[in-house]
Amino acid sequence: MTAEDEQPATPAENVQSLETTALTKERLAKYRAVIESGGFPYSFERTDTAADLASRFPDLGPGATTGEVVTIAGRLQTTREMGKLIFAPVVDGTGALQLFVDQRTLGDDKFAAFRDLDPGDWIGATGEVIVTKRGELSVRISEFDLLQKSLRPMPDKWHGLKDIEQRSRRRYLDLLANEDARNVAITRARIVSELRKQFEDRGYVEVETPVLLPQATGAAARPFKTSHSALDMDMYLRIATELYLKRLVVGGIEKVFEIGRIFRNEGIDSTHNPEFTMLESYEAFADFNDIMTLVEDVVAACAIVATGATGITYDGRTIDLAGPYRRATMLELTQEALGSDVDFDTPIPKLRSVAEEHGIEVEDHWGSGKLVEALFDELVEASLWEPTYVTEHPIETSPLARVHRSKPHVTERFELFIAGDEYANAFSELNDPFDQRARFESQSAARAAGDEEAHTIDEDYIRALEYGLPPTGGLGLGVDRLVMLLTDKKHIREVILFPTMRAEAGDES
RNA sequence: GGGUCGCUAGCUCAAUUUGGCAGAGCAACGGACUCUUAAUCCGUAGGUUCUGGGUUCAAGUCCCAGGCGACCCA
Repeated sequence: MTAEDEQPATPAENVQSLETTALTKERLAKYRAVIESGGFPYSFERTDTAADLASRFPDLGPGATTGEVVTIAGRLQTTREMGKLIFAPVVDGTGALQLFVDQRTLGDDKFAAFRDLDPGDWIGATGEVIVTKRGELSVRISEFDLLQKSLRPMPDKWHGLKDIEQRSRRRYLDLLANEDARNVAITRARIVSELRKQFEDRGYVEVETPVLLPQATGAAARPFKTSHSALDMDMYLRIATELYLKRLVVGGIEKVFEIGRIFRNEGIDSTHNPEFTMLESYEAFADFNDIMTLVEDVVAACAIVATGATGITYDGRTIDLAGPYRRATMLELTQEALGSDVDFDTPIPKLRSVAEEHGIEVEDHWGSGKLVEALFDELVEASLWEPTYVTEHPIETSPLARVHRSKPHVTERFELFIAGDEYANAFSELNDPFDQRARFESQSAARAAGDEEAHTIDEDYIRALEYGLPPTGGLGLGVDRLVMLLTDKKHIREVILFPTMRAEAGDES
């Protein structure tokens, strides 16, 4: 870390607040006593986890003893004291296990020391595996060590931590207090692992393309801008991995994918975080029909990993994620919703007035394709509950997709909608360098006309196409959205461990 | 950007309707209890009611401005 970007250090302030708060003063005193008498251990050897013991001793009756001595470690929860006997649950990474702490076994001094522990302390303990009279698997301890003191009080043991902002800012407390938060984190990991497995099993090669770029290309979005000091140049964080992955197909990696962090400089709401995770894949010799089959298989596999079945519940309603999914063109869905026969040949003034009738704020530079898509967004999108492939997007709004083999105006593209939200976007990739240049140029014109999100021209990408991109089917899949769907979460913040947040008051500068 | 709601003890929340001593549970502290499971029981302590103005004998409560957050809409 260099001097100029050094964060302000405030350890003194922290200690001060611990010293002045009644709830933490005593913990701090106990902490200092340990430091003065030799400090905390650097490591600890346990023989078993909570889950180990639960599976090793599944069927013991009340009052059973085993003669088996084990050592476990974890975070102490709130204890239940019964005079010369204490019941003390300890939580480790696998679950909870009860310590049976009785004065006769532990001895007077150690028993008194145990009573000095606080909820949240990390401890290690050794003793015999027993079952209490009430049938709870426990360890009757003969030794224990304080591994690290917890200086701050734990969240409410029953209500947990509810405030969504605190849960996001202090995710460690959310994870400590709320089992659901842990489950979501674990399920997310399983889903990502399954995605990787699905693509690897199909022969796709996983790669990493640059995050830091001289130019952000491959999607319609405003990028984050930064700068490189040594090169003395502006740089941008990527808004897609698309054009780099297709360069790799040009280079002969016929099946390629990346699960990567994407950055878009836009607002934050229940489905948007400025940094999010997208899976993009490209397969030579495939078209958008092949990708539809791929997506159905992959989504269904993830559903099984996350929930055990392809029939899931989201927001109180059921969804069947087993393929094949319904397919319908953007135009027919829009016509159906409108109850009229507008199409891409409808004169622009007419389309514009239809759009305005539906409350859409039309911009001057919009052509018929953008107008139809805006009507679709407004009238259809939110109503698509069951998985639906919306196909044949207009050329105007799909600058990287190949023109439909048999229809003018539209591309070989689809988006997957589930529960009213978009989950995937895919197309037969545009591989004609001349057409690609023309598309970039019309994007450039839109940008000049005021569309800040229009694509910029990537000259080197066109050069790559000139060397030859085979017919290719490509996919972008929103990983956060998929995790939300499969964990029944309505807010993207619930599935991202550390979502983007405003600097906390008093934390900035 | 607009609208609605919220901000009270470490945590979860009352008290706001109708202005009148700022409360409970958990956590903490002291005590009782050798089979608890949100243990129970007795006792103690804990507050810049988001901030700043205003009205009033009196403001957590009413008014104005601001901050932060949640939800809905654009």
